[in-house]
Amino acid sequence: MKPEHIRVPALPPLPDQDHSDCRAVASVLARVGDKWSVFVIMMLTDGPKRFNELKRMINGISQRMLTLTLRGLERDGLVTRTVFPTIPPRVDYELTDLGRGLAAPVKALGEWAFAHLPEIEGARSNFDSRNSD
Amino acid sequence: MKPEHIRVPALPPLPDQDHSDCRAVASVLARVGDKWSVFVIMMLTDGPKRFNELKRMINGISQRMLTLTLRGLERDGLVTRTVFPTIPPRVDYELTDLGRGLAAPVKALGEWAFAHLPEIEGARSNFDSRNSD
DNA sequence: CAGTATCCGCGAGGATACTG
DNA sequence: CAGTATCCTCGCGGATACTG
Repeated sequence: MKPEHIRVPALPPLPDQDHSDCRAVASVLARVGDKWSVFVIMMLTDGPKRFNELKRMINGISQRMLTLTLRGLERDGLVTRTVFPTIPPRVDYELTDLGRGLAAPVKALGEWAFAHLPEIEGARSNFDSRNSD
Repeated sequence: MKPEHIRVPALPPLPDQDHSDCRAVASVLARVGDKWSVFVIMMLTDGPKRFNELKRMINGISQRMLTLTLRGLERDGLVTRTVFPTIPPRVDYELTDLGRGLAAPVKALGEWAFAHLPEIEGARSNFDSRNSD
């Protein structure tokens, strides 16, 4: 039996859906929309990185979560893991072609988000003040 | 004090991050990447829908989660909620311009996902069989 | 350095019952 | 019809300690 903390993050069970393309969307968003994957992907867009290098770049991530996130991305074929059998050990993580392909639409979404952040935050505080009674 | 189940889904606390645009990405992905938002947005791309209409279209969603999801989208200015004071009551939900704007990059991501689903699923089963010892 | 191994709290989200 | 009100479960994710 595989211990809990190394088991790759199972994608949440998706609802039975008529439109199977929506399931595909949700399946990818479930991976990419988790707490850390986007950060890792973005950090890897400019070349391969080592484990602790990523850990330092992504402020606040725990070892456990970085391992889990990387395993999940590796499982989906978005990231490769290469071990150099040196002492001390060295492990490089790098985006695959598939991963780089994914990074593009994710980046598009990110640019949309960045461009419309003022509107969204405005709507939020507006909504919150309207409902603060 | 506002009861728990109606309080709009608070976006998860994002890590302190150097690159503030990454926070923006993550902030939107946290909204759009939750379990149901994408389904709701997609269902609303072809015109306004009523509450139970959405509930029927989105197989498996609970009343509670539909309410919460819609409130979250409304809070972010992505969806409007219009109440018709009839008996029985009727409530329409519709994408705002902002929401339609978001739907575009989301759809792009979805199309990428759909196009590369075979590769991803292949990578998954490959990974799983390699690690099934 | 790059992980494993455990323990644990908290909150997302489901099930169910009730209401204007 | 369109929600509220509660209760409860499950698993994400943090903290900490240990290892090849």
